[in-house]
Amino acid sequence: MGRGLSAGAKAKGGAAAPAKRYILDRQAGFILRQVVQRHIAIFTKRMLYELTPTQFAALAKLYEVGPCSQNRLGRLTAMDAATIKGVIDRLTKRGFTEVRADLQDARLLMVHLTGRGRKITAAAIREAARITEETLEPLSKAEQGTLLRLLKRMC
Amino acid sequence: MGRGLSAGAKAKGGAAAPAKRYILDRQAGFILRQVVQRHIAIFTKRMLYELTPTQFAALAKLYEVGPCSQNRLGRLTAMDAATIKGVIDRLTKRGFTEVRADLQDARLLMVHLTGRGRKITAAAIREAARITEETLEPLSKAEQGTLLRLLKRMC
DNA sequence: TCCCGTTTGTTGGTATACAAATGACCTGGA
DNA sequence: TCCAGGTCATTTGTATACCAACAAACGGGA
Repeated sequence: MGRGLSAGAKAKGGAAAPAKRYILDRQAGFILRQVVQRHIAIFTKRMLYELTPTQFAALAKLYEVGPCSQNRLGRLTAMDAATIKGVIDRLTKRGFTEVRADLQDARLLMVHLTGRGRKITAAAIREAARITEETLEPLSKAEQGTLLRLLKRMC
Repeated sequence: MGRGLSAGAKAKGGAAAPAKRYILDRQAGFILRQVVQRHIAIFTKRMLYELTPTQFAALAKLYEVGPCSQNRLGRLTAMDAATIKGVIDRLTKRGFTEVRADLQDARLLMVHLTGRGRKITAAAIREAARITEETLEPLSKAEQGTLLRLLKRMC
């Protein structure tokens, strides 16, 4: 049994379905995963205050929309309830966010930026813009536009 | 303090740098993360044998290149040593892979597909091709080509 | 032959990610 | 008013992902 014998290898019959060879490195999902890995590596290397991409997303969105319930913030940043909870717990422990109960709806946990949180987020956003640039650097400006437009349609 | 006051909001001074507003939902990294999320959701829903994307990547690559040391397999599938170890441990526990020592080099842990592993991988690969299709479905064939070409350059 | 830098695999720790189960709470309709 | 269905937050469990530290083994050069 030949090692690495893959689909389409036995061409003896001739009449059977050709069954194109499956090459992992050409699959959209696999390539996407690697592009994200590279982006995260760039992000981790350059971002201030040791913020992770998800932590930064939560801060940036809070900065953008103001105080917000924890679950809603999760929806706005594409994290499920369990994930956003961990993120906010860590940000709160570091003093960047604060949580308090909502008076109208006792279910809600409202998340706020602290003064320090607002300040570091403003700086982080400036750095994030440069990180986006470095991520897209291999492409021309026109290609960057094309890529973002196509990706947007795949969300 | 106005909630959600973001960069560029205070236009009173007039002379200061305009500082374009940072919108999370337009950032490459954030969009990429969501596209990957959608792909993984499609993958999880459709893939056979409850294989995760990473488990499938390891199997498909083994199928493609034949027996392989654990670390090298990790490199071929874009996982670091710690990650690939966990993946192979789980695949071995399920009887899809087998590991054995290399006689020439005592450091190497050679990973093999089992007979059952080879069989289920062949089926999984057929499904994976359809999963790639569904992932790219929002785009035309030409756009799919463009997207993959641009992404490839960003790895 | 011995030593030193490298590679390989393992472990521990932290941080996403998501499914599923749970309890508290809200709201619309009978 | 009361209740059924929904939302919100939490917890548990599993699976990536990566860093740092480590021991064993390899290989080339002194």
